[in-house]
Parts: sequence; C-alpha cells; structure tokens
Amino acid sequence: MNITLRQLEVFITIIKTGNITKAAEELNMTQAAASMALKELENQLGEQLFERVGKKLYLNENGRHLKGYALEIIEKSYELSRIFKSGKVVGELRVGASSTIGNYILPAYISEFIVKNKNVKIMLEVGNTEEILNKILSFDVDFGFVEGFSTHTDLKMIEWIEDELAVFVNINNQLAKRDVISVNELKECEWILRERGSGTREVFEYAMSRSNIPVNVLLELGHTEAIKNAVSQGVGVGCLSKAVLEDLVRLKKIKILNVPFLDLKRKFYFVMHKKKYITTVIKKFMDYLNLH
DNA sequence: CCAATGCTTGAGAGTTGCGG
DNA sequence: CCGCAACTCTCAAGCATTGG
Repeated sequence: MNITLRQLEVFITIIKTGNITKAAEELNMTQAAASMALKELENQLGEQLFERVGKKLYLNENGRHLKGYALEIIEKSYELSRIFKSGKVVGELRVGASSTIGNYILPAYISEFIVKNKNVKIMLEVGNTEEILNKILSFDVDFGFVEGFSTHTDLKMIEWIEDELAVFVNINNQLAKRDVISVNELKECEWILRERGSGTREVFEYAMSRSNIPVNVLLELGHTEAIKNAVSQGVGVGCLSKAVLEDLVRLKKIKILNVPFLDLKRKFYFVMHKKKYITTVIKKFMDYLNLH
C-alpha cells in the first residue's frame, strides 16, 4: 500500500490538535482508525513521526520533515477539488519578462488581471531577453514577454504592443539645448548602455549601425534604473524605452533628444514554447491581453 | 470469489490527576 | 504515598466495500 492523502490528513490534524482522539473527532472517524492511519503512515515511511512519551505524542525530527510536504500535498489536493467544484479559473502562472517589460509595463496588466481573477497567483521573473527565452525553452516559466524577436524553432512569438526607445541626456547637457541632433554629434557621445543580451541594447545597436554611427560605450549597467541614475547625474548619454523615462522627464532631470535618423521603434513580444500545454489559466491570461 | 483496504468495536494497558 | 477513576493509545477481530 502507498501513502494516502487520508493518512497525511490525519498526520497534520494530529499535529494541529495535539492528540489522536481530537484529530479523529475533527476528521469524523474513530480514534482507533486515526491511530491506525498514523501507524500505517509510519510503517510506510519506515520511521516514527512522533515520540511517544507516556500517553503524549511529540512531533520528532522525521515528523517535522514530513510536515512541510504533507501540508503542500494536502493544499494541492484541496485546490484541485476547488477547481473542479467551482468551475472558476484557479491556478498559478509563472511569467518571465525582460527588464523593461517586467519592471515598467507588465505589473499594471498583472495587477488588473489578478483583481479580476482572485484565485490566480502570478509569479513574475525578470531577466534580460536572453535569460527569459532560456527559461521559456526549459519550461521554467509558462510563457514570457521580451523586447527582441527570436527565430528559435521551438518558440512561438506573438506581437504584443509597440514601444519606442529614446536617447536621453542630463537636462544640463549641451545637447539638451538642441532642437535636432546631428549624426556627427551622436558619434561624439559616450554611451551608458544595458549589457549585451538585453533587448534594449540590441535595438539600439541595430539602429546605430543602420545609420553607420559607431558606438563608444562608456559604461555597461545591468539595470535600467542604474542607467537612469547615471545619466541624470550628468554621466554619458543613455538610450532606454520611453515608457521608462516618463518620471525623469516629468521631474525635468533629463531631456529626450530628437534623433530623427534613428529608427528606435520596436515591438514587445509574447513568447511561449511551442510544446507548452495551454491550461485554462494561461488561456485566460492570453485572452485578457488579446494574444492570438 | 478472493485479496486488499479501511473502518468500527471491544478489550487491554499505561498515564495522569485527585481525594484521602 | 496510595488507590482509583478518567483518559488515551494500541491491538485483535470482524465487517463492508472495491476491484481484479
């Protein structure tokens, strides 16, 4: 015989109530049956879970070890019953997102979604585009949102929303006074950029190379906020998503430069493994974001 | 039909707590 | 400190249900 859910339930209830009799009462079974259930569980595991001191039971090391597992298994089984009984969308989503999307765009969408679907939990993992694509490929996340396109044959990419990068400087920078920036002026700039592997960096470099502008990198930083801070302190020139810069523009700490020769438009993509099983919750989320 | 499983019942044994 | 009632756990036997 295997370990049963009932045995785990008895085990947890005994911990909760402190003795077998009360646990049995709570579970609507006789004390003897509860006692047997515990004994059978201990037999299955080949270890005692409680120390018997007199007529009292004390949870021992084995019991403490089992407790966490038992609670998790019981909770999952209850959840399963709830799903089938309620017909509601219940579940957990692991979502990956590249930095810009994960930190600035997605939280608002996720908040709205979980308010509408109270039984859904969402865990958001933020990394750079490359890291997120790898997590999707290894099924570590259910799906993700990234800034760059991938042609990987196992990935399904769906266009989500449009975004635009902006070149920006500290408000006191000479360039901030110019209406339009020239190619030559941009060639002189020292850049503070995201690391390679970041979608933002990729789009920026592609746009620069199309205009034949060499990129003189002063500093590479892994975080958007770090770049914003550095540039607003007067160090170098940055290029990040417009959506990310709104606060500093409003505070008049930075100025977005007019660089008409650079095509800084890009798209955000929804990405999923082609073999990923689409659960009800995933379907619901995709419908919510209008992804088809 | 039989074996496995899980339950109840009833008996028994150890522990606790209280009154004398 | 002793004796006893009450309490709590274990064990054995037996019953009902389920599934091969």
